[in-house]
Amino acid sequence: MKIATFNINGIKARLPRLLEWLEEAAPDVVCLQEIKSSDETFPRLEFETRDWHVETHGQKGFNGVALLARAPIREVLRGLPGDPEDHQARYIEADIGGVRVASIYAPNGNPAPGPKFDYKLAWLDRLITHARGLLALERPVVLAGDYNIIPTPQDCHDPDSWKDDALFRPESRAKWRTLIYQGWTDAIRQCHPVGDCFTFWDYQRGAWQRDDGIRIDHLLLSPQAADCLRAAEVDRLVRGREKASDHAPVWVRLALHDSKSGASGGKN
DNA sequence: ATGGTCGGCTTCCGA
Repeated sequence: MKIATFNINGIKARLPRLLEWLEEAAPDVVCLQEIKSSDETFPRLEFETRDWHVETHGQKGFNGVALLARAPIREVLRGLPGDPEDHQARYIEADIGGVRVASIYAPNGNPAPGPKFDYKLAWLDRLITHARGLLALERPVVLAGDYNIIPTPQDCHDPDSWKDDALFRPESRAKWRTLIYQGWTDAIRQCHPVGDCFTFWDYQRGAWQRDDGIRIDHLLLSPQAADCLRAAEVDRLVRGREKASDHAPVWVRLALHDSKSGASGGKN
């Protein structure tokens, strides 16, 4: 099973590029972030007519996440638990072919310090709490998305320039480490212990041309999913195309070995 | 020191 995450930065502007990448990359599951669309205006027919199952958790103009899958999508959870007052659409989770999959769009948090940074840290605390419960299921789980965290200096071209940024602040990286110490496997680093593996290049200042990137899109695997990990890659060439998102797709391939890996369904 | 680029929505905000 090939599971991908892709911050598309607007479904309306990215639809042709997304459809093109779906054809060539042939993932089984796609976690989308920043659809910047409500559920009502998301072009779900464009996907359903191409044999994708679609579930969205949208918001007009900003944020918004979605799941695309070849197999049926069941037991959908919309919104990150833990704060009934938080109405930002940043989390959707579901059962797909025996795997619990989440599409995550963590807050950016700039400027730091400030209320946006406080919201980011509180949101990550809620993610940490929810993730602990998912580990307790002892099932294959994949938490995929834009975490807006640069985990280590190795994960950016110029650490000095990110020193005071919410994506690289010690508080943000500490939240990341809390997740890792819970028992999640960072799939890209598992398969690529050294090297850049950037997933985002700013539109400004010729960041792509200078390869001034950062690694902020991650797939975290539960132990039961990590046991099945066969490959993890960044489709970085997608970033260099016309009308590209500022993020590249990232994916893992899992060799699921039990009967629950089939698409035949049923509750898990 | 500053400006630079996108997307969505509306004359600006978020990234």
